[in-house]
Amino acid sequence: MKSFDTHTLLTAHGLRCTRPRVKVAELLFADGQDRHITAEWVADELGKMGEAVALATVYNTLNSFMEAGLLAQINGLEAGRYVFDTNTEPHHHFYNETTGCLTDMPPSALRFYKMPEAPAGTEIVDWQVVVRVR
Amino acid sequence: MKSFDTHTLLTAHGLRCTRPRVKVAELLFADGQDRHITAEWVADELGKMGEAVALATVYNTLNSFMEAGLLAQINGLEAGRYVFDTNTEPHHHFYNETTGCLTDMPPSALRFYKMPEAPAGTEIVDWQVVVRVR
DNA sequence: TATTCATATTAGAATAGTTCTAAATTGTCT
DNA sequence: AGACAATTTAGAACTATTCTAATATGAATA
Repeated sequence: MKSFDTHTLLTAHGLRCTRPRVKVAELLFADGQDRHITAEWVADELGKMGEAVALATVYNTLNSFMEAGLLAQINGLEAGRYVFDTNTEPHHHFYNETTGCLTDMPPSALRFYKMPEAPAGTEIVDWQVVVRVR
Repeated sequence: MKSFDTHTLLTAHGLRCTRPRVKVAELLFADGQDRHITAEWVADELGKMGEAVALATVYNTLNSFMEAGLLAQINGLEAGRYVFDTNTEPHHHFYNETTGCLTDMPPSALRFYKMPEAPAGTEIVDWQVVVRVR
């Protein structure tokens, strides 16, 4: 039944069910846990599982998932790295510069007194806080 | 007198006064204006001024300036790009994803109700908000 | 079920921004 | 001026990501 669930998840988000997408979706969403992931990690995991998918395809897949709203991108880490979050609810992170470890911030840790207003002619598409610790 | 000012600025921050550093400091700090800059932009400007400095040196210089506290790094933009800010006071930015334009957020635009607390064993070294607009 | 065709996959090349290397140069301290 | 550590430099190397273009594959249709 697992593959059925993945199938409906993908089609419900307007994504064709290809083998790579199904495998990536199973890896990321099957257990319902929140994850911070990179393309490299996904490719490695699938490789270990004997379900190798080309790295370029993993990138395509993660970008498709993001556009479809299945993943969120985490900005503000090291330049040159894309990290995705399976938790697409707005929330914030601590980033340990020494260990590279990324953890969710408890929702209560940060609350805004006043929301920022976008400059004229633009609208806010995303914002998130990365608090860098050491 | 300008070069004297730059000289004292550099030495006051523990930096040896080399030609590249003096030129970069003049470009960035002479007029007291706030700037968002990249290594490429600095190298181009110096080139136009007939004071060419190797790109690798510009990177070295900007990183030295940052460690010395003369510049701040802006995180949270496109992965793969380092942007520095001559305004080292804590403040936040709007980032226009379409135009690439980066603007300071008026201080009043965003206020925190509660500051986040670092995870045990770590201390906060930096945090900033990048609000992405379109 | 066979056909069709837009969409997706893939390997490998290309790209972009940044850092590294190692040799030559240059500040600064005596 | 002499000495030496720090800095500069050109170009190579590196890394993460995207592109290319040929091949394969879902899924809609007949």
